[in-house]
Amino acid sequence: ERKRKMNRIPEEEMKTKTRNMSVPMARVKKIMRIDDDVRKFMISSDAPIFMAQAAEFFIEEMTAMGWQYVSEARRRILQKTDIATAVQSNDQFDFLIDFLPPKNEKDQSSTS
Amino acid sequence: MGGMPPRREVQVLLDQERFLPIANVVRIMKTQMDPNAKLSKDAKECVQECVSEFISFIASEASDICNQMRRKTITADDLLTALESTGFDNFAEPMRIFLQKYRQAHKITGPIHR
Amino acid sequence: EKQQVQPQAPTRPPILVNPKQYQRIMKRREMRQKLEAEGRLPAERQKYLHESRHLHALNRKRGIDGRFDNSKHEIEDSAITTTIKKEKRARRPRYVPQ
DNA sequence: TTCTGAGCCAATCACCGCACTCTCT
DNA sequence: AGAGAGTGCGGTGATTGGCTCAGAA
Repeated sequence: ERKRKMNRIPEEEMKTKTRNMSVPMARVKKIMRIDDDVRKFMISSDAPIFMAQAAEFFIEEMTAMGWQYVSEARRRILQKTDIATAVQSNDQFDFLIDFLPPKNEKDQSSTS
Repeated sequence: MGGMPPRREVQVLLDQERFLPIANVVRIMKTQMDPNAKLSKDAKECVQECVSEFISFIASEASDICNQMRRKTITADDLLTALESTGFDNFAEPMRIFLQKYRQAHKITGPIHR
Repeated sequence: EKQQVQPQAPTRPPILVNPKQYQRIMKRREMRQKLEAEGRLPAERQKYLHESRHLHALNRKRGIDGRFDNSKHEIEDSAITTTIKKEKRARRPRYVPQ
């Protein structure tokens, strides 16, 4: 799905991708450099472009997953709880564990 | 008068340094929603914070990869590898295509100014 | 298979996370704690980002409905004209659910 | 039903992209 | 040589709040 979306991008548009990015690369690079481990390295010029695109996908993914709960409940407003539910439903988002309220849905079964 | 003004708290990170612009985040979010639907402030800010952590998370992983390879510069390939090794396999595939197209467009022809 | 992560609040039980992310999660946590110790992480969000833009918003001309004004600039005429303008702007038809 | 809180508008100015120099390998 | 950090200069879109009613509760 996303793969198709990428293949549709014409080459002409790719040359000007830098200015057409939906999130500013300069900001992406700044955020990367907050981490001291990252700051120890140089950052190649294609890294911010890559990261900006990945961040856009990430936002799309989170939102789309959250939206399904809004849709199911026939609500009109996407809320933080919908994002939190989406995050809990997919272990790709486990790294956000400290950024969302522990959504207490029923019981958390524990297995070792 | 004396000494230098005792260091201001100019060292604390401002929101505009650690987050992407909220308007950009919202614009992307709305592409995945019904056009007439609304977005709570909480949800906007939550996603804004999460995407910043995503960037730091992947970049941190990439820096480790780079360190192991004894290289000094974090490249897009390192970020791609970082995506794969942290379980974002579904991102990795389209991002590889993106990278390939980007590089090809920049190699074959010179800069196209406007 | 899944790795146990101690939550930041020590009173909650451990959480099982994606093992591919476990090490990175812990390292990022360490990084953030370091930033916090240096006092570089703000506790709360700012009310607004820039003072100048805040003031600009407050000083801008607004319609009766609170929106930023749509009309072109109006001359400050004290003698002849009372405020003829500033009528309630026609609202765009809102989405009406079924 | 009650009443919180999100969309709506567009002018300023902080910041983004780009060109350039300098350093390093 | 080539590749990235640092700097400065335009050009520009993100930032921004009061009022109203959509819609969460």
